Amino acid sequence: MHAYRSHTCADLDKSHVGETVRLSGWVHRIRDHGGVLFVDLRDHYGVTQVLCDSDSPVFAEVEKLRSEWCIRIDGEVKARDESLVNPKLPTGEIEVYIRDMAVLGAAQELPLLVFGDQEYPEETRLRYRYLDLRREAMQRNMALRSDVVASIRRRMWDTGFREYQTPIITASSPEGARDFLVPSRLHPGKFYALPQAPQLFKQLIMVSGFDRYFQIAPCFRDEDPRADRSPTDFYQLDMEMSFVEQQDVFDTIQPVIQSIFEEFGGGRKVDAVWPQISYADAALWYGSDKPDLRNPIKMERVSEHFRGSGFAIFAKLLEQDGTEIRAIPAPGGGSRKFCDRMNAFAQKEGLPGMGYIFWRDQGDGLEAAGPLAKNIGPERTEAIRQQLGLGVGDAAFFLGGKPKAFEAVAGRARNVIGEELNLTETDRFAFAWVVDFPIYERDEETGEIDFEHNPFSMPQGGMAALEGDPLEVKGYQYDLACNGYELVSGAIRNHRPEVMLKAFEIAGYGEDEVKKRFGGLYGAFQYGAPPHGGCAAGIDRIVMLLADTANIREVIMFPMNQRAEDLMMDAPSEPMSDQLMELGLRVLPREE
RNA sequence: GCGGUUGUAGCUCAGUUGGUUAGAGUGCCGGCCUGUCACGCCGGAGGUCGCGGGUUCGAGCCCCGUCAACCGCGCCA
Repeated sequence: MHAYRSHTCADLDKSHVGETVRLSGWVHRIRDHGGVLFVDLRDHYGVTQVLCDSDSPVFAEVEKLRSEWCIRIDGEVKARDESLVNPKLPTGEIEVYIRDMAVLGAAQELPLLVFGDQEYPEETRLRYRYLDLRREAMQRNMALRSDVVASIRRRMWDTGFREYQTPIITASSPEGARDFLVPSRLHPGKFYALPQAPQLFKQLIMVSGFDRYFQIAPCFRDEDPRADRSPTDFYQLDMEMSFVEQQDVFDTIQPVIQSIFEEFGGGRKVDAVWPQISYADAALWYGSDKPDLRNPIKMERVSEHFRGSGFAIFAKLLEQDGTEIRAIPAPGGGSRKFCDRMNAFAQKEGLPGMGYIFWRDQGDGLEAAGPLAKNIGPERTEAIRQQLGLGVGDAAFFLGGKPKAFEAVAGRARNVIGEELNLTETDRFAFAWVVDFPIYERDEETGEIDFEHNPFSMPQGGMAALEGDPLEVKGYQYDLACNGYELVSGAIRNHRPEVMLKAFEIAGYGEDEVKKRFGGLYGAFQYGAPPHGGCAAGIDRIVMLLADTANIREVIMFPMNQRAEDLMMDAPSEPMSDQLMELGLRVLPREE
């Protein structure tokens, strides 16, 4: 007999009745009836009811068991009486009568319970992650994660990609985030960086002629976390292809991602048509570069209806350059209560408020209500209604100013409206490629031009485009949004040294600077670089969506908390003084 | 760095207008129970009400400060 088990806790059924078996696992629950004890024994695979009564030689020991003790039992498989079968348990037709028992690991009183679906504060869960992970939902999420990664690998290999590993201790890869630095012992005063992405290496792999590369790659960024963003490190499906244009990348990655959602989506609808929306349109229609297309609301420009109107706030606003009025149509939102609630939402988000009109049936027909309607008069109100295609019971909200200043709030308002009015479909994965990202942006404070994203994207129009207004230059750069999350980000890369230099020059980096910071890649481009492009898909986000949770830490085995600390492992922690000595480092007291 | 929410028993929470001995469920300890599967019944232990200060005859509750956690903004794809 095996030292620990002959079967798992999910294996046994009627066909094993009469056999002597050995099981190992954790005490899930105990039901003590005095003369008879029932123990739900749990392992990774399932639960089996084991029992003993005073005839068992180990009855006294079994009586002492408590939740989450790890034990091994020997016993006899018995069929349950018809009336005692537990249909909720796959092993519910049998039970195991305990003849011998060994405690493999006893447990103290628990800081959180493994059984049941009681919610616990994240601090408790992360501090005792090993207990939290025993819980059914976490076992399921982690298994899902592994299965998703396995399936992605299989699909990438089947598509002609090969997986190659790239360095972890390396030089800075400027994705735009803050680097994690690693001090060098052999070179005192110098530092390695952990890669924000394998960006530079995958491009070099293309220059080296490998044609199709992928990797399930860890990425490291020293930035503050969010619910959907892990601090410190996260995983990406990183891929790159040679001799391709943007559409080729889309055509390659869509089948992989779509199939993953079909395979693991549990029957939820997976859109097969992925519209391509320009960055500018996404901002206008959805107020976001990661729109949730399950929500049918599309915002529109309505400036003309307010120009010179009786609504002085908007009319005056429109006299300034670069201002617009935009409407968020809200079908079914036509009540003062709802409109007031949304107005309060806008105020909470830091806007002065959100004007609204709603339409109701007033006996002899349609009536537009709300302060805005009175100010601009019936004709303009009606024109707005027709433009937005609204009717009785509907509402529209209005925001004005410079788009950059209110777009993000408008986007959030669109989300809330969609959810509150039940317009946003659930049980669906809706994808959209957001394309034509601007290469450059102007820093509002310094007024200087800088890269909007990473500096490696090919500008549309090549060198000629870079001769014009930098802020007008679009890149072959794209994101994939799914249900309001950014799932994939990528680009066709700028592989031409002269275009690269020009691109950097516009952002204020001279040739020396480029050679110094990206010398490896720039040098490689001098030796026959192929046109190439690719993308990276967030593994944690994909699993998060599939697991139907809004918190990325639910799908990460050992995540950091909101302050990038690991309370269980006590990280970060102070180094030993001789470690610092060896590295030639000294910690300065923090200035307050 | 900024804003919001939260902080009461091992855990999850309640706690009225500021009022006398701070409660419940669960877990834990003890007792009873041979068919439960969220077993049931009886009893018990367990509290720096996050921390510090203030107002008050009296503070879990009000005020000020502070710490921590989460969510968001900035930041970051």
